[in-house]
Amino acid sequence: MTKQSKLGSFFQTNSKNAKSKQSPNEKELNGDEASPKIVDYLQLQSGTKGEILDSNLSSSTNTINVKDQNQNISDTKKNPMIIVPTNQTLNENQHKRKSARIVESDNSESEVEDEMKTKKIKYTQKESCVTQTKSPEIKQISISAKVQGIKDAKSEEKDSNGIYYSEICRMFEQVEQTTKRLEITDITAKYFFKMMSLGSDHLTKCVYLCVNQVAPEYKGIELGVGESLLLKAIASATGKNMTAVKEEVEKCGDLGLVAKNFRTNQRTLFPMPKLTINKVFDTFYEISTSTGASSQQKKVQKITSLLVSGSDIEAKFIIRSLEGKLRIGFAEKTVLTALAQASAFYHNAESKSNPDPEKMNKYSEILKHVYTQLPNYNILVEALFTHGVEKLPLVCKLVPGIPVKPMLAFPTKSVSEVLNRFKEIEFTCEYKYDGERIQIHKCEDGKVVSFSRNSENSTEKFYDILEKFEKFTNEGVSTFVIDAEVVAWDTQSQNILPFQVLSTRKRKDTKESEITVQVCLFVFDILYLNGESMLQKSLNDRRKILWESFKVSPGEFQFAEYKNLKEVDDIQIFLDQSIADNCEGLMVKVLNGEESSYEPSKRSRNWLKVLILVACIYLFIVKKDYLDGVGDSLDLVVIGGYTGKGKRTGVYGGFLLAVYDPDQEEYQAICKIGTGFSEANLKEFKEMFEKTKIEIPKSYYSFGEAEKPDVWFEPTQVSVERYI
DNA sequence: GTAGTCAAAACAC
DNA sequence: ATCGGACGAATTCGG
DNA sequence: CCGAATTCGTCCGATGTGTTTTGACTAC
Repeated sequence: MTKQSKLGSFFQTNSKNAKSKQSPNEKELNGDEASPKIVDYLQLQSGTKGEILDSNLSSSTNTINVKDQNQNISDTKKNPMIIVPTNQTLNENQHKRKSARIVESDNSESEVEDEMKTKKIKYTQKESCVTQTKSPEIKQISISAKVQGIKDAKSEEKDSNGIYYSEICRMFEQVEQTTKRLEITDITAKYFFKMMSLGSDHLTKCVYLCVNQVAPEYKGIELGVGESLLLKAIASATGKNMTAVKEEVEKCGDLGLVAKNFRTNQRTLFPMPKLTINKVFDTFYEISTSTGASSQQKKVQKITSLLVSGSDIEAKFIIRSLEGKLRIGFAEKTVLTALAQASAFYHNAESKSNPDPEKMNKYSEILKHVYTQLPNYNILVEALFTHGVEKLPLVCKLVPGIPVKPMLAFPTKSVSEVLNRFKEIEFTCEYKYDGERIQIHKCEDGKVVSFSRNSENSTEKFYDILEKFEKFTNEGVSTFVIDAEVVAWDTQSQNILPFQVLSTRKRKDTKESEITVQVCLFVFDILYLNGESMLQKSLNDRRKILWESFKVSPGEFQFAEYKNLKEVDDIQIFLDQSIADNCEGLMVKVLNGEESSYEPSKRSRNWLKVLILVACIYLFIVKKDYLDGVGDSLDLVVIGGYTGKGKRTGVYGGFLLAVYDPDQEEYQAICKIGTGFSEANLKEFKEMFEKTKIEIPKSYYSFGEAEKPDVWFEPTQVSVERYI
């Protein structure tokens, strides 16, 4: 038996033994390590191609990326363990900058959105009715429902500026109380229903507040507010000094709670006007759009004034919103589901007390589906009012110029796992290129634009390649949306360069003369062609259409390498080949039939990615000889910890690992680790490291200022009980 | 004021 | 990016 | 055959490295 397979069986045995007693194997291993210093083992396994990965390792590995500050990139894949001193290199381009904002043409969007841009829209009953445009029949229903709603709303908290912010906070609080998804959806849906009676403007703003946005993602409007500014704002709003605030943050693990706690017992001399949804949303928008000198100061002022005007609860959610995470258990998907339900109530399609779950499900699916193709709440909410959920897909369709949420792949760790999932199904294997996902649109007006994986506009970053699209498109292709990976390309050797090279490309203010990194597109899918959506077609058909519509231009525009394979061995060979060609591994996709359609934003099992493990840390109790000589390995120690945030309050959220450098006789910080731990692990670590806590770092610790942990430890080798 | 440096934020993975 | 936890739905198990 | 147990899929929120952008600050 090889050592590798021993390792595999070790894991396999244990992972089957859920909650039960220790397996004999583990017991034996445990017993040998009775010394107070528990032996641990951290193994870095590199470049393993399959064998070891077949054996149920997934639940017990912690993946890390080892720092590679020497830019010794080409070696990274094969030898990830290059340890170099941490020295900051100065970016020589840092002084060359200008403030420029991406200006987009807004031709395809509704008036409402333009109105919102003026920021000063105030809700009036008249306006809300005027916004109704099409379909007289529905219009009437809407208006009458609205009038009804307005009557109701009078009894609610509301002034001429709209509904109070405190009400949405109460909803948030309710949601926070429970973890039940159905309940959360219900609470949110009822709230949205209530807001619908106040018009689409209001509802839109409520929705945005729920998902922590101020505008669609592709508009590139960012808050420009992070933890640091929030700390300042909290300090200034509550009159505490920064150290007090920071201490409280460590204790609470949540900035919002800090704001709330400090806000309590604080009274202003004069009663402030109560915050409204409009006021809060508009302020967020103003914060997002302010740039330039002393803009940060202005932002802090605005946040401060919001905090002062709001109650303690309101302060909590204002801060969390600005942090970009409400952390109350709902996010985009749940909000969409709730919105669909609210709309169903609103159009009297479903009775509120006794909704048909199946229908509700259907509505929610519709709305989610529409959103993935048109991720713009302004348009969506407006259309929901006018047309209702059921007709939504007819009105809101994929449009070039607005990004589609890209389809994602399910991660797997071996070829056998892939075959297991795709037993009788026809599938295809594609190279997975080591680059950046890019969605390229050619709009009606002939402009070519691109979007990143997260629907950010990346046109400026890749304008050089986008300009050449005339060359790549065949005749008769007017509009399209294609899905591709953009990679750094070495024009000399005609080779693919690693991701790290690509990431050094400028994102803004790109000038032709300054482009140092050339890129090549590897296109693998088409979502839209000449006014027609391709999403429903099978992958086989889409691929055929793709190849017919574009032409290859080596080093600029190529199709992703693919093979339709069936045998394990063939796939393994193809996988190895992909690695040899500087790729990350393979994408395996269903080729034909319904399951092969393009499902935006889904991490579907119909697309699998097979990755090569770069580095893996296995933490467990084991005799060392078991692993001696297995691959490249490295002994690491934990030298510090970071206080956990949110649900990791009270335990360490992450740890700083170091490696012993015999030359310098010091422990050199090498990386941080923060995922892969179960809650039990974290609890155990907390207790364990409590004993080895030290006030100041040892003189023989070497680390960068940025990675300075909150708490220092003795150099401790770790062990992890496995609770699988 | 300008140039250089730093720290925070935003985004890729 | 990766990962673990909580739900809820789907599926299998066991009497 | 039905209820209980188990597995599967989805969503959410913890956390990682490394890069550019940009406002703030500092030294002249």
